[in-house]
Amino acid sequence: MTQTLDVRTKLQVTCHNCSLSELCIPRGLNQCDIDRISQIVGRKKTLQKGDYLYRKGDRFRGILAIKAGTAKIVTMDQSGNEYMTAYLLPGELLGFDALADDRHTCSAMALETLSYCELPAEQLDALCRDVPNLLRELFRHAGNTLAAETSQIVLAKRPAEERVAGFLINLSDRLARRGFSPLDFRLSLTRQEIGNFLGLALETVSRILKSFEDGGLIEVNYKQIRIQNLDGLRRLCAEY
Amino acid sequence: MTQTLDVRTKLQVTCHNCSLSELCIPRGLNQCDIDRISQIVGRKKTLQKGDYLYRKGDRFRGILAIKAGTAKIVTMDQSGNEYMTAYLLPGELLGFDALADDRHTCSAMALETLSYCELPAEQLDALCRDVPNLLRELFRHAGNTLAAETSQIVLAKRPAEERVAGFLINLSDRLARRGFSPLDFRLSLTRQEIGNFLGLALETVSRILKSFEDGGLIEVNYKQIRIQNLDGLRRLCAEY
DNA sequence: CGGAAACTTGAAACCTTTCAAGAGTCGTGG
DNA sequence: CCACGACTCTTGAAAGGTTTCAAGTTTCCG
Repeated sequence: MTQTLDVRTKLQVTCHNCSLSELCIPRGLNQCDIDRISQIVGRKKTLQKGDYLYRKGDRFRGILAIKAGTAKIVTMDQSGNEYMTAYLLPGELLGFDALADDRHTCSAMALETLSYCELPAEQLDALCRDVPNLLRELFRHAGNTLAAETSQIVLAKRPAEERVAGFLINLSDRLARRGFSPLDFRLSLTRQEIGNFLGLALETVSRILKSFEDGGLIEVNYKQIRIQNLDGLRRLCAEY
Repeated sequence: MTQTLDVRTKLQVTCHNCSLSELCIPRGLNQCDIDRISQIVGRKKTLQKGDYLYRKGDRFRGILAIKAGTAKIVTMDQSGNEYMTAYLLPGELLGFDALADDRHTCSAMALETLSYCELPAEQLDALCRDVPNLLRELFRHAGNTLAAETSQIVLAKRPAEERVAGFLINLSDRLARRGFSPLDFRLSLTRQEIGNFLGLALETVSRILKSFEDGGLIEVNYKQIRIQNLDGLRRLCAEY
């Protein structure tokens, strides 16, 4: 039985019994390793919708793991235009945008009530020495972040319909991997934000969702999406 | 005196006297560290235009550093469409697309005669133990790769003219940082490849370069570009 | 319950692509 | 060294996809 994506779901406090442990940092680490990490990660913190996990220009504080809720990664250009570069689900890690020069190049904002844990920067070095496999895990996660952006670059070069289809498929896949229903979920993004993420006008997003609904591919009720024909969506999208 | 980007320039063999050492892996490492890396990196290898440094699906062999020549990073979708995700200059590192699961998710192709060095995967662990700062350098470079893709995502959401302007500015900046002339260079990409990289038709690239020339911003002679008004270009581009 | 925000829908405008043709360049071989 | 052919680049015109503008509807939150 899968749970519906819902921030009110109570999640556990330590890495041991965290439902995200398979996806979060401690993948492929043994019990003893997880003990050490669990001590350092500490209690989760909670934010409200619109709060920042970090802001562009902030010093790197550590790698963060979302336990519940969703977040968006955004950056701005000189003219003040906002660009969303990622949409993050529970179990996903963020903070890698500060890897290059110890300062965040993007901001991370909670899209709803959100809780997260933190692997503090100042303890990363020591922790990596004590837990050799952790290093590999961190590189693996940095690699995942990179792969997600590569995929974003590819999708951005496809026509509008494919971008929206790809967005839904990507979301469905990631929800499934994290134990949420892959066919029935509630978007925490507005049409405006989806459009910004995909490089489309919000009206285009609305129209394409409608056309998918007319085609029997999905059922749309404002932010609630139910996928009725996942294969049909996949066939629309060259990338998946 | 800066040198013109030219693959025939003879470059040195070891990290010690490599003109790229400031940009390549050994930044912020001491002489002794560089000694160790230099031994392992070994002699550079040479490829011809069209040769692959690695292919999508290949096992991760190591981090590569371009000593001379340029390369493109490409990936393909199911329909066989090619997407270029990066354009790399001498002194730049590649291979991070295999970080997530030890297999390359993209291919890297030489755009002209190219030479490179290799930091072999199987020695990375040991080397990182011996040279603690190397790890930080590798993370820093992974972060740079990520930042470059983020910038690509942002640029892809701007109108065609800004994308081309941004492409030229980005190239100019990177050439300058590497000791090449930032105002006079030869593209190793065709209009088709630039278009693919920027998500534009090749004709659009051609037309926009022409319009920049008409506006006195640049001088175009096929692949040879001379920037006459860098500030003017920058003003066209919200991102820079 | 009221007002602001979010979403939908239609029509016109606009930017970019596609199609097409011609000119220039580069590398190879005679 | 020149000629040929393949490839690349340029340029124009029409077609097409997406955005913008505008108005109306629904939802959400205080």
